[in-house]
Amino acid sequence: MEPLVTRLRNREWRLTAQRRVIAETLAGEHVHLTADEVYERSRAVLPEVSRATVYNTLNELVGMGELLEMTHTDGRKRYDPNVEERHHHLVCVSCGRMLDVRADDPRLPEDQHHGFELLAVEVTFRARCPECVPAASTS
Amino acid sequence: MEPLVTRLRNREWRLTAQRRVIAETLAGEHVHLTADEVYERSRAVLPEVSRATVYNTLNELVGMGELLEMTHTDGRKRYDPNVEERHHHLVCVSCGRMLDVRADDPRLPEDQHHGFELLAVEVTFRARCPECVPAASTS
DNA sequence: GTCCCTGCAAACGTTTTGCACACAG
DNA sequence: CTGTGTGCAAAACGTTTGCAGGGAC
Repeated sequence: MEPLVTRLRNREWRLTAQRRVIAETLAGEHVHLTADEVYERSRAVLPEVSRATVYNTLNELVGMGELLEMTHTDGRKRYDPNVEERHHHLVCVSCGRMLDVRADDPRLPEDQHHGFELLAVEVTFRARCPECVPAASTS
Repeated sequence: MEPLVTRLRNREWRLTAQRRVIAETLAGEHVHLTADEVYERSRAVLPEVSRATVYNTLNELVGMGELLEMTHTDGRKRYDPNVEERHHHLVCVSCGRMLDVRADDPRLPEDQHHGFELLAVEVTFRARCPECVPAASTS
């Protein structure tokens, strides 16, 4: 697949310095960044980037399908370039600890597609971590 | 399984009128309520319930594993009693439209459990809905 | 030159918190 | 009676928006 920046240019996307920096931040090897982390990293490269632009750009990229928005248990949105190796999540419902895990992607049966064009699948396993299990033994 | 209120009493949970109403609201047949919806419904039954208490109670129930917190794409948290029929979600990355779908749950391989006690699995299929597909044909 | 993107700061909606009072145990 | 849960209102948090100026095409 072509690099992200190239794909964006081909979509007739106005390529500004800020947008390029944001896109390049996401194209890195990071796994799932919050909007604010993207903001900090982008600003480290190009100081004249505003928080608003980061949010706007992230939303556009998600709408284009070039980026996955994965809203995690912790309430804040996290973003993931959709080209990376797939991974899923295991989170403790009690303390919020989160681990990356590997598991097979579930398949969506053909009769459940509803005409949608599938892009990706996100899986979150809810669980109680070893430290939190003892506390729950009141049954 | 015993009713939710009974399970809570057995956990030495201080059972107040407000908490009972909140728990009963959730025990209903609803699928995924926001905190505010829980607040409205609880207040319809017992007017002297405050928003803060709803939030506190929901957080406690999630920590206990009696309730699943599922943060959807729309940013706000939604809550789901973990006893209901499982269903998954199909979300349009462009317009946010969300449908419930049925699909097999993915299995988490034994060597990926990390000592966690599994409670549930949440699956979100990211896609582009029929109305949003045409707009994206700029490649 | 035009239109879209940008930065700033203020607005927004949701969730959390501090405090004094009230009630379950 | 004691300790914990409650209501209220204000704060915190992440995100969005309105507006005037600036830069990509």
